[in-house]
Amino acid sequence: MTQFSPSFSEPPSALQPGTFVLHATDGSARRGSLHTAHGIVETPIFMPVGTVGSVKAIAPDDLHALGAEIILGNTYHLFLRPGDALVARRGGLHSFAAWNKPILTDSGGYQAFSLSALSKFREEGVEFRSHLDGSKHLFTPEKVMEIQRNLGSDIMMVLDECVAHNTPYDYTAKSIELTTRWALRSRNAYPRGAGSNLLFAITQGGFFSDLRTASVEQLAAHDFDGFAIGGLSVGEPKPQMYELLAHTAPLLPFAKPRYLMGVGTPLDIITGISLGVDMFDCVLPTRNARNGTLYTSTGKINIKRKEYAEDDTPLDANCSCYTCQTFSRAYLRHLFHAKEILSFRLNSLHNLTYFLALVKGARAAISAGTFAAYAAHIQSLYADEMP
RNA sequence: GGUGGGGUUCCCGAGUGGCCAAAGGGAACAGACUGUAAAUCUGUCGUCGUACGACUUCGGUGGUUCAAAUCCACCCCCCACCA
Repeated sequence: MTQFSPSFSEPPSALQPGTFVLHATDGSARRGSLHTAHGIVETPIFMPVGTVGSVKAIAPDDLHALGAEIILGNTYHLFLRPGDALVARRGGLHSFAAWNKPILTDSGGYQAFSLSALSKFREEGVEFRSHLDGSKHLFTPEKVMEIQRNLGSDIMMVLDECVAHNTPYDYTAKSIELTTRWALRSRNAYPRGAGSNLLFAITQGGFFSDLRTASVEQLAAHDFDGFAIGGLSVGEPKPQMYELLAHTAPLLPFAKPRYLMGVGTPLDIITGISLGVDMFDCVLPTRNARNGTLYTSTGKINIKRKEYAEDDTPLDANCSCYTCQTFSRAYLRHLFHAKEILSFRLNSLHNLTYFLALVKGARAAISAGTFAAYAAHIQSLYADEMP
């Protein structure tokens, strides 16, 4: 563990938005604080995903109770419905959604990828058809900055091109150049000092380590508030993902927050933290909650299973969430099978609690210099997922 | 008592001579899910076998036929309407 000087590690309660304070390191793992206009994000952090301005099945009071520090919103989805201008007229997404803590907005680059049948990349931007009504739209890097500012995002992401895992070298090589040009256009459209919103660049490079390096080198030279690793966990084998992550994470600027986009499982998050990643987001805890997969201190379980039909024990005896403090596995299984809405809420509440406790534990371990032991423990719970 | 309709694999329900172990849906059982087009999707779902396959099944019994869930006879049960 490396302890930084007190004057550096104990800042005043509110520093300039964008300030990232590193408190400690333990191996490559880092313990930090990212200052934003809506509060401080303690890292490493997991960010629940609230694509359309809502963390599915979970209200802000629950999020506060869970200890969520920052959530995601999505540019593409909120632009199409209800529209960023409408949100702006309501004072921005914080006011509209009654969430007063930080919000990170994704740029829509991922939607262009996942809805690729409806989208087309060109130099100017990405043209796509709405999945809602088929209407045609053009997202330029500049347009995406404008939308995110209208939303009042604390952390804006640049528009990027995310490539699929089987994308050939030549295409990927051209793609990172485009992503870099777009990132610089984004920075130009929103120069530092123009507002309190932070701006993160997204590194790409597909599944070629030299292109990953090149992408980082192209972007790291520029003035962004943080750097993300994009385009991982898009269907590639896990060993390949870990290999690229291990290659890329150390290349990112040391003094800036590092964000691994869209990742991941508890094992992925612990692996990312051990490699020096500070921020994570993933739909897994909420989506899996709705589909019956729940994470516990002894591993993950599928609450649908018959073996829980008469199991009167709590979902996780070591969990302090409302769900675990109040209900039995038998009841949770019943709610799932009965397709009760409450099932979504209780399961989501629990899984988010688990993911947030996971990173909270990591923060404490890094500060205490015991991260390796912590990581080993988590890895033992998910040994079957180890590459 | 009369007339008409009907009884299909756990449930609903299609099937009216061979391409039928029998569509489809549900339930059940299992699995997947990674910057959320996900309250979604996939698999299994008569028995035995990994499989090729074998065997048992469509209210009951008997019959016609090379072949019957499907045709015929009788019987049992259900529903509707009329007396």
